[in-house]
Amino acid sequence: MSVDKKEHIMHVAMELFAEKGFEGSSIRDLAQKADVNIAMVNYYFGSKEKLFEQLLAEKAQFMRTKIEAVESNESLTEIEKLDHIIEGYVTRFLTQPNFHRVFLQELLVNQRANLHQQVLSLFEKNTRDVVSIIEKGIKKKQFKKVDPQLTFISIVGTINQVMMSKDMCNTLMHASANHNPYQDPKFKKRMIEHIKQMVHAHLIITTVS
Amino acid sequence: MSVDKKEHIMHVAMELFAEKGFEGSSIRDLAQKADVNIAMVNYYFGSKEKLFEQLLAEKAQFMRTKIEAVESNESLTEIEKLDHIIEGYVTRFLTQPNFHRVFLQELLVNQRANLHQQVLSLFEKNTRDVVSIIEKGIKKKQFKKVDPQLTFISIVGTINQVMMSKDMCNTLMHASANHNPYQDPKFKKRMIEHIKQMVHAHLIITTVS
DNA sequence: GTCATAATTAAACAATTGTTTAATTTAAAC
DNA sequence: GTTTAAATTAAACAATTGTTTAATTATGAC
Repeated sequence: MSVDKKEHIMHVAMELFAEKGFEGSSIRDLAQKADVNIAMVNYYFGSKEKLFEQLLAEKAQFMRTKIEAVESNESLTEIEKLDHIIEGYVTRFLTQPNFHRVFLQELLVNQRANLHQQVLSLFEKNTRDVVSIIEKGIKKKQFKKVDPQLTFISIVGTINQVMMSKDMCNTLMHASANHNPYQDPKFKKRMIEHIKQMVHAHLIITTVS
Repeated sequence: MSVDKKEHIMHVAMELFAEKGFEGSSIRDLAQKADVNIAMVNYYFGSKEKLFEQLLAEKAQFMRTKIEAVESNESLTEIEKLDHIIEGYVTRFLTQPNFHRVFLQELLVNQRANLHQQVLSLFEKNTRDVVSIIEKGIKKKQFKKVDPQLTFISIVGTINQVMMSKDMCNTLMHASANHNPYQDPKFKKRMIEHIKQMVHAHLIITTVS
């Protein structure tokens, strides 16, 4: 029963932090929304900040696994790898929108130095992996001589931009305000197709016959 | 002297908010950093939130002017318009990094409903303008049948991604930690060239001879 | 120089913050 | 049923928050 309650608090906290930010959310808000006593957060997690750290740490590793699996798969071509990564990214981001909003907040705000650094290093790992794939493609003369780092920035930047605001996505989709774009398979498909199409055009050398 | 002091407070506030966020910055922090009395903020601006509103409102309109000028210039082709907009965006963002970080925070955090809406509507205006240019290009059969909305998202998403963290940019540039990438003309050039190249490849129809 | 207004200050204010305490309830073990 | 530890609670805690006040200083007009 206790582990359930702990995870319930973490779940509600993620929702609250994603909407109001860490500093913008009080423990009393959280306790009320989760329907638990104010003291339970400190009882289970020690402090508000430790709850936050645990929240990020638990979900962060989750994002790394996929990209590593794709990277090490030798049977794929470079562009196939990128396609897999794009699909994996969009899928993960859309299934964990709250986590990613919190992640972006921590990237954007330099308040808790250690967490900010953690977020940065996770981002850098992903950058290195994707960049090395693109560089390999360039070396094999399959890709144009693009800017590998900024190409990665464009891929995640596109996704992050839509993660920033649900309302923004709905305007984009011409959907009503109460619609949840992150759970809409059409939106997901649209995202993947756009990014793939753009990255392909950006990277692949068009052989003139 | 008073208008100087007022602007001095606003300038320091922008720096502080950009780094620590609005909720993460206290008036006492601000007063100390700006070397003014704690009461001066409320004396000049009425409240912490009104200071924030004024801060955003003053800079927000500034971003709109350029894009409107480009839009209305009939002598430019669609791709030339986009190139101008890309250059204008990158230039503005890099010269006002603190404002844009604050802007992104407000887009990301839904705490002050009115400001969040303001930021959204400004974003939507820019979206519409750029989208209409892309659609015109498609109609003229100069552009591929891309996703106009997501193409805009990719342009601003790329820029916003690098605005998120100075440290991230320095890793990207292989620069030292104390380097300021936003004032580095090489970084600006690199950004503009990458986005232009990507958008061109994404949009322009390659005529096979 | 006098006066009136603006600017500035230190102190106090009330509210909210994260956290802790001490008491009580619940649960499981024996 | 008793006991022991875990879970839960309401209340209090100290610190910090944004804001206001009341007094003082500076400034400019006449």
